[in-house]
Amino acid sequence: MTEPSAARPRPTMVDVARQAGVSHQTVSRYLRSGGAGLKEATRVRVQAAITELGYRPNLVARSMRTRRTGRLAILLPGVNFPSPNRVIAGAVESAHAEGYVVEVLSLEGGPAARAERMAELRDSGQVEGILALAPVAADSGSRTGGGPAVVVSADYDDRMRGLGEIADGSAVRELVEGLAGAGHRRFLHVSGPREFASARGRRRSYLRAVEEFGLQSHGVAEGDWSAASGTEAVRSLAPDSGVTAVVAANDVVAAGVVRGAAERGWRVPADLSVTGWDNDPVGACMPPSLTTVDVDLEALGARAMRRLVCAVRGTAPPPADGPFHRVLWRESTGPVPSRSD
Amino acid sequence: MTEPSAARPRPTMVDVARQAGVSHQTVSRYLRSGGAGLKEATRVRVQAAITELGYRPNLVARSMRTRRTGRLAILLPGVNFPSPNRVIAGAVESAHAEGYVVEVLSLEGGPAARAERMAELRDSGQVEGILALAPVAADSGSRTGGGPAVVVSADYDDRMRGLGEIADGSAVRELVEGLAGAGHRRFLHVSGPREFASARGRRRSYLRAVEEFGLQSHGVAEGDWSAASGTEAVRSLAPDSGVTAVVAANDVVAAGVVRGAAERGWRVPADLSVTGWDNDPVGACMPPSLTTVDVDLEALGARAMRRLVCAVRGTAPPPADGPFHRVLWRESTGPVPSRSD
DNA sequence: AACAATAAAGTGAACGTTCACTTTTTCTGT
DNA sequence: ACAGAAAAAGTGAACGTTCACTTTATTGTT
Repeated sequence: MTEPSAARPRPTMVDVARQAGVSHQTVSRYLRSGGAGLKEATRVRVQAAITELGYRPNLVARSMRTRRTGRLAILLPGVNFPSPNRVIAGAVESAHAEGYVVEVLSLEGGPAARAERMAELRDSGQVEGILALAPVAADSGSRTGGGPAVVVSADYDDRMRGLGEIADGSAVRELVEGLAGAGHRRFLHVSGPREFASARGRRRSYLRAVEEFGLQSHGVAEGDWSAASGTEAVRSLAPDSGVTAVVAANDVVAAGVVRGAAERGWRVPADLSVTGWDNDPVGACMPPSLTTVDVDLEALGARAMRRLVCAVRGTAPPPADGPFHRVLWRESTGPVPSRSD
Repeated sequence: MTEPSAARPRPTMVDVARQAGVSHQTVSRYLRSGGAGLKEATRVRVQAAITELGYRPNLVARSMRTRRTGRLAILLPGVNFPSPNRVIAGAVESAHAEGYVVEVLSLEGGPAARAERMAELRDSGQVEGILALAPVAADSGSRTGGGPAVVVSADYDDRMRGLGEIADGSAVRELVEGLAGAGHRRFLHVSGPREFASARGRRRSYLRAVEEFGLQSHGVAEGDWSAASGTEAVRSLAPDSGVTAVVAANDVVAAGVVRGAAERGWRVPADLSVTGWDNDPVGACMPPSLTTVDVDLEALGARAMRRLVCAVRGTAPPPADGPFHRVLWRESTGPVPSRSD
């Protein structure tokens, strides 16, 4: 028991050493290797002194000396963009599993400002690696001259590297193929905002698939990830458009499409097939349950983080894995309606 | 232009000082105050040296000396619990607005292990404040002897302090009141898992409201946040139960309830009214759109973080604000069906 | 029992910054 | 032109750890 003095400064390694009757370096050794190479008696004395004083090492001082912080950073775009929470969750968990702590920060301002902020972080000595989920011009793909490693994996940037899979829209091809197999010939795509690479990826895959399978596209309705944009797209469909299948940018938009169809008296899927994206839990059981694409965003984030950890440690990058996309056929899609008009 | 030597060490303040022909302290002053109190000529020389050498301060060394890191931590429960992403997003944004960087880490293991980990973090000197979204026994509510400030705000712990609002279920009372006003007399609640304080809060509010308004509860069906649990609750309802309104723990469960009702040939809301929680975007436009409670989780997170920042700075805590809950009446609720049985 | 070999512990410096002082320079008023 | 004050810049130590060496204690061998 030590007296609880008002603002007693935290004990340092030297205090512990004095208490234990050893040198500070012995304490350091004890902390570092857990007592290997120390005589049993010494080990006990040091441990006793540590518990007695309630000592805990100052990690900032350690970092200063070792230049290792055990800390990685995730760079996010500014507040205007919705953060890919599930990706972050997967990345954070993966980093923890490797013994790293993760720091989350967002990059505000224009390209120049963000580049500057990134450089500051990089040279601050505070992090060993950076996972950029925001678009930054990483002058150096991985590590440059001993600085921290950087892995860029922006969702909505054209210059994607590393983890473009977040924006991979190739599963749309599978959706279109399946619908074509069910007899559909004329399609509509309700897209997401152009500034999102994921939205662009899905749009591109849609257009390619339509062409590849020799189908017709009634066009692409510009959406904004909202249900309203899906509803509006159906509302503005000409009665004789001939569209029997709608590929929506995500489940929310798809739900809007279903609502728009109901407004016009079209049944889903009897009159119109609708697909979404994201495997939203509500979409999974609403009437009709939405055909969708399940994306394992946590796995994507975890893999990006594993890559970063490998880059930091200088080991070989992990082997490619996946796939992370899975098409789930449900009630909102069905065979093409028999021609009645 | 300096020659790009292979692994040239990062320049330090002393290097800059030498280059500018001043003392290191002058450089420090320049960096700290932006040049106030320096002669114009000196300022220019220092700035020139900095850009010439590409110098950037080592923040770890600075932290070591100043004991300030500009860094706050958010403590999350382990991977088994879904992270309250929106709360984190709000908290992170709020911290950034105050000039802090946020570090996210999860607390694994049993109570003892997490308490230990928390103590380590607290004494590591790496953070100035800790926002605990995981249950930890914070021996000291705020700051103790100059250590970092701590704000505990666990969602699923009984010993909630500070930010219990995340688990505030009082809006359920408003739901029940509204349904009672529409003539409903016999209710069912499909709850969330008991280990979540939010689930317990809603259950408690439900039971209280039923009693307060002199209504009948057919009981509480134990759910697990899943749609399946909602569907199952309806399936196992006796034909003569008399239940006309179901208060589900969240929108996913509510969607399951709607599905279960459809299975039994009950229309929503004509035969059964259903309420959810969370204002899920898909639930907002599925047929029928779900009556729900919108919770501004970002605002809750932001407020918790503001409290922490105030505690760190030793200023007065922000005034209470809110409310953060809003009932949204939509298509899934309606008047009680006229007795036909 | 004496010597070498090895294990255990100690010593002082260094990491890059800021703090607390001291010294030098510049300005002001008569 | 000079004393005094104020502004500008400099000096050395300190933050708490680990690194690179050196010294002391312990063990094994013949």
